[in-house]
Amino acid sequence: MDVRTLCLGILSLCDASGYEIKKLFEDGPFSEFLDASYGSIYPSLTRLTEDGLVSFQTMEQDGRPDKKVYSITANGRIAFMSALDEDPSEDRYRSEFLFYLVFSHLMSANRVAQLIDARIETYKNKMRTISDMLETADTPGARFLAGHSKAVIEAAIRYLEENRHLVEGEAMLGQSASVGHHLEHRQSSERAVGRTGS
Amino acid sequence: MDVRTLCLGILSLCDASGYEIKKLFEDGPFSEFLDASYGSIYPSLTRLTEDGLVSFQTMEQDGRPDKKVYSITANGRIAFMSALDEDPSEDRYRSEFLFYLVFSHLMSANRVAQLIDARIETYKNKMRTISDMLETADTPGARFLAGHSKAVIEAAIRYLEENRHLVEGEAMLGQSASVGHHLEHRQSSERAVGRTGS
DNA sequence: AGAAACATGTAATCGGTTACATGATTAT
DNA sequence: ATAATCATGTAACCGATTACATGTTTCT
Repeated sequence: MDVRTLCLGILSLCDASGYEIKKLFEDGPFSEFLDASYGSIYPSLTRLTEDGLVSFQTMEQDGRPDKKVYSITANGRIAFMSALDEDPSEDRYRSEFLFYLVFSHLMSANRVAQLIDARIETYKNKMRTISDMLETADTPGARFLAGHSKAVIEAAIRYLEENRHLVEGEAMLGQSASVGHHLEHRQSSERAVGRTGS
Repeated sequence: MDVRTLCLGILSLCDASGYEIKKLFEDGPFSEFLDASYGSIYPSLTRLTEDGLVSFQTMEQDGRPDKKVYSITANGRIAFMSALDEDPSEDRYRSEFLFYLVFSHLMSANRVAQLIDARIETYKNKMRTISDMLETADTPGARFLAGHSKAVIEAAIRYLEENRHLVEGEAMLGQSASVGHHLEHRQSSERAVGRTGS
C-alpha cells in the first residue's frame, strides 16, 4: 500500500493539509505503524487531485503560510474502499536494536546496558503518548489501536527488564553455534576448490 | 544499517553462502526483525569481497550448483565492530493490518473478523517456529531474542482475542473524530480562498 | 508431471528519503 | 539570538525489490 492510499485513508476520516498528514504519521495515532516523509506526501496529494480522488481549498492564514486543505471526493471514497478489499500486506518490522543484541558478545556489558536503558526509556515515552491517546480516543477503532500498542509495548518492557541479564554478562567471545546449526552443511559431498578475496 | 553490514554481522557468526544468508533472513533467527532479498545480498557480498572484508571458497557439490561459502576476514571483524559502536537506528514497524483496523467502520463485521482470524493464525504459526528456536537456542543471545519475540507475540494474540469485539461491531458509518482532534484547526484566522480539483 | 529447493547473478524499475529552496512567526 | 513550528514543493539520489536468465535434483 503506497503513500497515496495512506493519504486517501486519512482524508476519509477528516480534511487535512499535507503538513497535517505528516504530523499524523509522526506523532498522531498512526505513528506506531506507519511513516511517510513530505517528499512522498506532497506528490501523492498532487496525484490524487489529478485523479479526482481528492480536492483542496486554499486557506489564507494570518502570520502563517497559506495552507491547502484537502478533502476526499466521492470517487476517492470508492477507491479507498476498493483498496480495503485487497488483503493487507504482511507487517514489516525492522529492528537494528535486536540485531545488535545478537552480537552482545562483541560489546562490553556497559554498552549493552546502555543500549537497553535507552530502549526502555524510549518505550516509556511512547507509553505516555499512548496513555494520552487512550484517554482522548473517542471511537472504538482508536481505542483498539492505542490499546494494542500499549499491550505490545508493555510486554516488551517487561521482557527487557526481566531478561536483560541474559545479554549483559561480560563479553564471552567465540562463535555462536545457534546460527550455525540453521545451516546444515552437507560435509559429505562438498569440496573446496578455490579461495579468493582474503 | 545496510544489507552489507547485515551480511558482515552474520558472517561474523558463521560462514555462509548468499543463499544461506537469505534463508537466515527468511526462516532463521533473524526473520522476525530483518529482511533482504537476493538482489541486495549478492551484490553486497561482491562489494564486501572487493573491500577485503570477506573472502570466499567455491564449493563443488554433487547434484547441486556450486556454492560460494563466504568467511569474514580480520578487517571484516574490525569493520563490523566499528559499526556496532554507532547507535542503532530506530525500529521501523509498518503494519497495513493495523491501518486497516482504523477503518473497521468501512468494512463488514465479517471482513474484520476474517482479517483478525488470519492475523491470529499467522501469529500462532510464528509461535511454533519460535518455540523450536527456544529449544535449540544454545547461546544467551539466541534465547534472549527468541524469548523477546515470544513475549511480544503472545501479548498481541491475547490482546486481539480479548478486544476484537471493539472493532467487530457492524459498520457504523460516520467520521472518526479521534483523528480530527489531533488537528486543531484555528478557525479564527482561516479563510478559504478557492477550491480546486473536485 | 509439476512444484519446490538449491544456487548465483544482472538489469530495469520504482518508491521513497534526503537535501535543497523559501520565509514568517513564536517560543526559549 | 537561536531553535522550533508552520507550510509547500522539487530534484537528486539511492537502496532495494522484481523480474529475468539458467539448470539440476528431489519431493509430491
